[in-house]
Amino acid sequence: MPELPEIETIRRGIAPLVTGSTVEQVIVRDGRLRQPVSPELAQVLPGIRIEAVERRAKYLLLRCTSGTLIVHLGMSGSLRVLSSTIPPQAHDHVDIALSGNRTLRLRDPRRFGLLVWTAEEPLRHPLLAGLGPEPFSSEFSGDYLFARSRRRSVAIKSFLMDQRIVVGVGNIYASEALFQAGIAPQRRAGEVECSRYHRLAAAVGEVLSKAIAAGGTTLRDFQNAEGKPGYFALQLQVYDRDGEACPRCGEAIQCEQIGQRSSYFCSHCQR
DNA sequence: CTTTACGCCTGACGGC
DNA sequence: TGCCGTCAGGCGTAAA
Repeated sequence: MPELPEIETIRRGIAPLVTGSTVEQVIVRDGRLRQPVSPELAQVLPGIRIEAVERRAKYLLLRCTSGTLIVHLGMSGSLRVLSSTIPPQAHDHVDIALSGNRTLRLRDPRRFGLLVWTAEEPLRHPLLAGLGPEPFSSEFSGDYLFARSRRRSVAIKSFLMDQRIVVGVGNIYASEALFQAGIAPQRRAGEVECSRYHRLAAAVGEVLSKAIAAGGTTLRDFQNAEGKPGYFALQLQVYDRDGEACPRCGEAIQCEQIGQRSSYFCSHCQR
């Protein structure tokens, strides 16, 4: 489900509620996620204090006194902070009970997410070590994209969604950024000129910023830390708008599979 | 090395 | 009313 704006929305929602809290108990109802949840979590976490909630790519990092809890929400995961008395529902796989009668609850129907404890520096963890730059970092730019894309024959949309190139851009925001930049998603990455990569880098930043400001995109089931939806779906220009009029030129928006993912674009405005 | 296809898993939806 | 195929905000792996 979640791309960078949704993860950042969750981070901002839970950070003030859990920072400084102490873990009292961990309940793993179903540890069968993308990687099995280690049973040692229930032994290690109680008594530990959550110092900060950070985000790297689409991962949340709960930095604690003696290590870090790495959380990924896959396609369908959500994290909420609830009163400890609220009973769990279907797919509420893990509860982290905190001081102050609050519970951090992980729900993930499809179980593509993961929850990993590491005592080492999480940014060097194998899950995170190979990730590309953050889209809001100074390392990310049109020049950077241009350089990385030379001799690459992949579709530019797949290139943009490659987390080793730049992190945080998933299927929704890739379509949106390419529309805003006026680039056809099936164009080979290595054949796109430098000036167009400058437009693309700017579009990525703008689309992600606006989506964060709107609290993320809720198409089906995204919910923030309070269980509420995000409102960026109202501002989506092309995603999930197959057959609707392009907001720029009025021609019908098209949908094609690119790299096994549905890709929305205007073939008149995007070249 | 790069590129592509598929599987992981559950639920919702549309067609018959 | 089922039942069956398809699809869904991600990612790791295998094969070519």
